[in-house]
Amino acid sequence: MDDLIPLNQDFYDRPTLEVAKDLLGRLLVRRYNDTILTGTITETEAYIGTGDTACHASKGQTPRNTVMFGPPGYSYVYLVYGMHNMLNVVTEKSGRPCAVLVRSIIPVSGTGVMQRLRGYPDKNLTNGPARLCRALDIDRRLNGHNLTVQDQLWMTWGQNVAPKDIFSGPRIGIHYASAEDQNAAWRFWTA
DNA sequence: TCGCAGATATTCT
DNA sequence: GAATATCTGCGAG
Repeated sequence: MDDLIPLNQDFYDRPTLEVAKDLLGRLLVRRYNDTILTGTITETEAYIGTGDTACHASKGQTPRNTVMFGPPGYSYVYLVYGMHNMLNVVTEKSGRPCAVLVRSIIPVSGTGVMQRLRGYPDKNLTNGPARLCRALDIDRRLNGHNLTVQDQLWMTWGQNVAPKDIFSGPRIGIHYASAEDQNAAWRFWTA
């Protein structure tokens, strides 16, 4: 585990769109009991501040989204549709409620444990924001977790992705947002 | 392929 | 008290 050095706070303390793109290819690391589960991040979405009507913080600070208003490098985990956990990482300085949603990863190690947690063989194991949370046993207990230390959950360097391999498009599942925000190409993925 | 039910924390009125 | 949600799995066609 010595080579799984966490990305430091400076990584997250940058413009959200920049962090969203830079997270592609990074390794998501989860300590599950004595097992280390890892996966390469392949898809992210940026949620940027109170001016973004798709962002939970657009209506101001609430108990749920408080962690987004805090310092960068922390996790924002919440429940939607009564059953699905979502994993986000907080970006930018305190007072700026920005985050990057991790939508999809490719399993690297601990695949067997992920399959057991998912309850399915290996089809669509971690290619969806709620699916990867279930495969990695991520729920609201990890809300506000410090991602810059080797504790329960963190990110490490992984590999760089060439700019030509990064694609972008509109975000998913935000029909409640303004038309302008729905069209913003703030989702990023790599093949 | 497509449409919808599902289960509940959180927010709004 | 009512409405809504950064989705997924399943069953019908």
